[in-house]
Amino acid sequence: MHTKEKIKLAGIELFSILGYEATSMSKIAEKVGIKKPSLYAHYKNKEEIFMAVVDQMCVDYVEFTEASLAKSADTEEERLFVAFLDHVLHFYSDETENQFYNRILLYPPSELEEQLTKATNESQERVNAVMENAIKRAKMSGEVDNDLDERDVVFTYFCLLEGIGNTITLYSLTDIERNAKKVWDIFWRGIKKSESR
Amino acid sequence: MHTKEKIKLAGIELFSILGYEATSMSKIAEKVGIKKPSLYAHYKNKEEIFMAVVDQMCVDYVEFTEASLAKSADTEEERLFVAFLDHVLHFYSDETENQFYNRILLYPPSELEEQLTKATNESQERVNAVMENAIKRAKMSGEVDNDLDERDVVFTYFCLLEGIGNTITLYSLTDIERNAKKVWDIFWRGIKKSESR
DNA sequence: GTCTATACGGCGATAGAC
DNA sequence: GTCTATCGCCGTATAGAC
Repeated sequence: MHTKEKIKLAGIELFSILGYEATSMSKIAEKVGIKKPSLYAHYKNKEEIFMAVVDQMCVDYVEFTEASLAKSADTEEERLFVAFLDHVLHFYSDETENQFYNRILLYPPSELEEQLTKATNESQERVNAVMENAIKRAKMSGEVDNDLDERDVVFTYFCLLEGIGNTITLYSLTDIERNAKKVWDIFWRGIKKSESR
Repeated sequence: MHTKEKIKLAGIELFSILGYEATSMSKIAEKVGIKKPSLYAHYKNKEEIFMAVVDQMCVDYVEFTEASLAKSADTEEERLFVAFLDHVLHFYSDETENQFYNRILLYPPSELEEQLTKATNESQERVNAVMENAIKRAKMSGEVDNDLDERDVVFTYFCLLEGIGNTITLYSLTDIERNAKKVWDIFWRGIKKSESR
């Protein structure tokens, strides 16, 4: 692998765990296995490494969401639940990657805030659109209540997802799966078309 | 007000917005209106200021949750919703204070992690207990489904709350209130005792 | 491209006068 | 308790040899 790529990967890991300020050029260099000044042969400065990581994460995030929803399923509920659980388990298995995305969105280094929102807005909107379409399909199939606005459903969906995401460091894998299932049950009961109509 | 108290207040604001690493002793001193070395007459070092802020925030958090649930209400749903909305609006009005709590829990400075979890665990557990009791009462009054475990309900409740909390910087006050109401409607529908039984 | 050496600034923290 | 002066360290970043 090219050094430039290695630097990006080291950046993903370190920025995710330590945050922007606590990640130093020395630590990145050490992880790559080169000396600090060599980094500057590939990236202009620390910000440029960081933004390269951000762009990569945005692409991955959209692709992951689309792939989760594209899996075959018998019902729309099953499709949505599989995507939900996929997402939660992805938090767990690929912890650093997802910590990064949440962390930079919530607490961006103040001097990069503007640049960051520009980079992440687009992917956020694409993910929202993908999810809203999935809910629309579930409404058409008669599984989800037609009276609900899909934007509200998607908003609630992501609140739950992020809320669970905030807890992954506190639980074991089996507990997380259990929690996700319990949360989903309440959520689904809250949006499904009631049988008595 | 005593200087020691002023330093703590400056710390709340700066640590919340900038995080631990990006908040420097110089910035704290500047906000207080004294020179950097004077800080050391009141606190041993930066960590001690930070932990003083943490302890204060923990106390406030428990008190706030208890006070929200203690408000008079005609039904348990109303009581729970008022507490939910209170919490969300508190995120908005007292943004820095709540950013602090979420931020340090999610992304603690690694060298203080152990100390921090010890300090926050107690208040977390107390808040959980308070909420679980509230759900138990709502089950006894026949408003919430008895088949649900109150721990799962509370877990879902906090996922939603934190999820909304993550969005407060993105919306206006009216949008936030609207979102909170929409999220609550789905949640309540997911946990309420169904009428057809 | 990678290295050694180094510049310069800001950090947390201390010494000691007032 | 607050100040000025200063320490040692580590941060980002650059110069220039190989």
